[in-house]
Amino acid sequence: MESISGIRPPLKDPPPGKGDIALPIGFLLSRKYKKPPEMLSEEFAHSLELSFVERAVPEGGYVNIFFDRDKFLHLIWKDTISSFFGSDREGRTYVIDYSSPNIAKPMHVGHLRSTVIGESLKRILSHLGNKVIGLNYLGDIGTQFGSLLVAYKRWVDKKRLEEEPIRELFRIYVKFHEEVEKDPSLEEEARKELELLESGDKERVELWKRFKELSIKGFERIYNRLGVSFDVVVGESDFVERAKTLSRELLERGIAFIGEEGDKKGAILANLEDEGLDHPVLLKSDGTTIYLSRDLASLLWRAEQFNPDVLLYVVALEQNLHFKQLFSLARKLGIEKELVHVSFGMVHVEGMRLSTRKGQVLFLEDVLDKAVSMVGEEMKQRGTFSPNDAEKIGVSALTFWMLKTENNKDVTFRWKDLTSFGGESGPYIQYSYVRAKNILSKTESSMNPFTPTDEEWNLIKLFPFFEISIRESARRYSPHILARYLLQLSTQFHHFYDHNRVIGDRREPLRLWMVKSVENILKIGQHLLVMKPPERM
RNA sequence: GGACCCGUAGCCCAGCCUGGAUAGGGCGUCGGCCUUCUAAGCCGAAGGUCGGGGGUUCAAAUCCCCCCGGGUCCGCCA
Repeated sequence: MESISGIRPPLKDPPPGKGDIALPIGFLLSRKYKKPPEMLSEEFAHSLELSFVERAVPEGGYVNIFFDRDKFLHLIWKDTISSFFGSDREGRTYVIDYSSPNIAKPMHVGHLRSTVIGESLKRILSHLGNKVIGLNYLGDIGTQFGSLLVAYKRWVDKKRLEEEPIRELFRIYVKFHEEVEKDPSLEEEARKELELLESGDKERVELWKRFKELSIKGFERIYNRLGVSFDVVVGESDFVERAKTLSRELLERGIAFIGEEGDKKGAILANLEDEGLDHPVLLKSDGTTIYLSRDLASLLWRAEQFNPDVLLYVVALEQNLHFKQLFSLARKLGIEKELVHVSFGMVHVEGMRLSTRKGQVLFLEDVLDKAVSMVGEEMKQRGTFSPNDAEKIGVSALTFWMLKTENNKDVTFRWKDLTSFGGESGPYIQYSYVRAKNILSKTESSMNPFTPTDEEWNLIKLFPFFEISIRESARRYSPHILARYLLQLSTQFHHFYDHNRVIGDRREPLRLWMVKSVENILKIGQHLLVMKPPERM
């Protein structure tokens, strides 16, 4: 279309009976050539010659395209049942920073969003033929360790720490904040502990390392259940030294300055006023680093280490300003990579005011367990129960729920939504997948093309949009586009399934190919959305 | 004071980037469909001033400006 008209028209759904694809191309061309849209769409329709287009009918500013169903079928016949369907060879290198939890704090439903969006983007970009490095950047530095050291000495239950490390660390963390209310001197004690830790006190460093190990162990448990894995795991603490030298370098190059009067006296501040980004602190007046300088050091390291074309940060929208400042500094240092903050909105929990300090969190593990057990109940009633499939369906229900909404929108977690497995849900997609699989398991017949009927065609013509939605998800760094496509395909398949017989029908050879295509698309699609295809349900 | 995000049916959301034909789904409500490949499904009905007002355009949910509502950030925390 582009080569004929010189522009790239959007693909629209025409009204029923008016073809397969509608192009508002007359309107678009009329802007350029200042002629009436009707005339231009007529010209375009006549000049359009593509093997799989049967006819192109101009109508007003539109051109309605009718496909030649046989040729179209021939064109896609092999692709849609290939495990490479929707893939490409883009060949760029990406580093994606995602999940990135804080050590010694539990993962709750909020952290899940970064984890799932990041993992999904990693899979999508890989499928498109890119080299993708998934990076988990642990928050292993900060004031919480002072409080934690105090809390550890006073209240830790060592047995529970072994069994449930994250929960126990969290329990004493919350305990600290309760006790501090009664005894403010604990705050001072925590500050001293932190100082000792940072000055390299052996006992405290050992404990810190242990907290870190235990936390990672706890996180791994969840990552394993979700099927999430990282290529690189680093901590903020790895970039402290470089952050210091970097801050001084910025100072020498005139990008930063030393605070003189006022409350920031003696600190090294970046000068970003030319971009309206204020002058954030790089190095505190006591010479210690801060997240911005560490993030900058880490960014430079990523650029050197992996030489990527694009650096992605899947981090909450609230940190928008931070990333503007970070990217601006990177540019001033001559980094010319594409830098993208893939932001996402907050996750609220119905009926809960989330506060880590007060212990008000919804543990990810509890959410997963509950979803899995709800699924199990349903399966038992149907007589299809297996622990494996219940786990897959429950976990996928959660990941799909996270991905079906556009990144930037806030979402509210409701048990009701997650445990009603109908409608726009993971199980809805998986159910159509299982139905397709089930048909395929019952026959050995071969696949052969027939000219599709309208009913068949309505499903078939959705197949190529799989590729398009994967590309769109990648372009916009938002998996929801693919999620919506899978819902649409599932709906159409359920409809087809309920109205047409496959096995034993005289059109079985074509229909088997359709079912196989649906099964294949849904299998790849589930993988790209961090879902796990079940066997039965 | 400055900046960012969101506002589409009772509730949740897609469509906005890239303007085009009567604005699409899901939940919930009401009514139908299991002697045939799994009813976590399917079919139908009711439900909309696209937050408001200007502007640009042959054409605005979509682009621009102003306003209103909700959320967030602007710390020697991350």
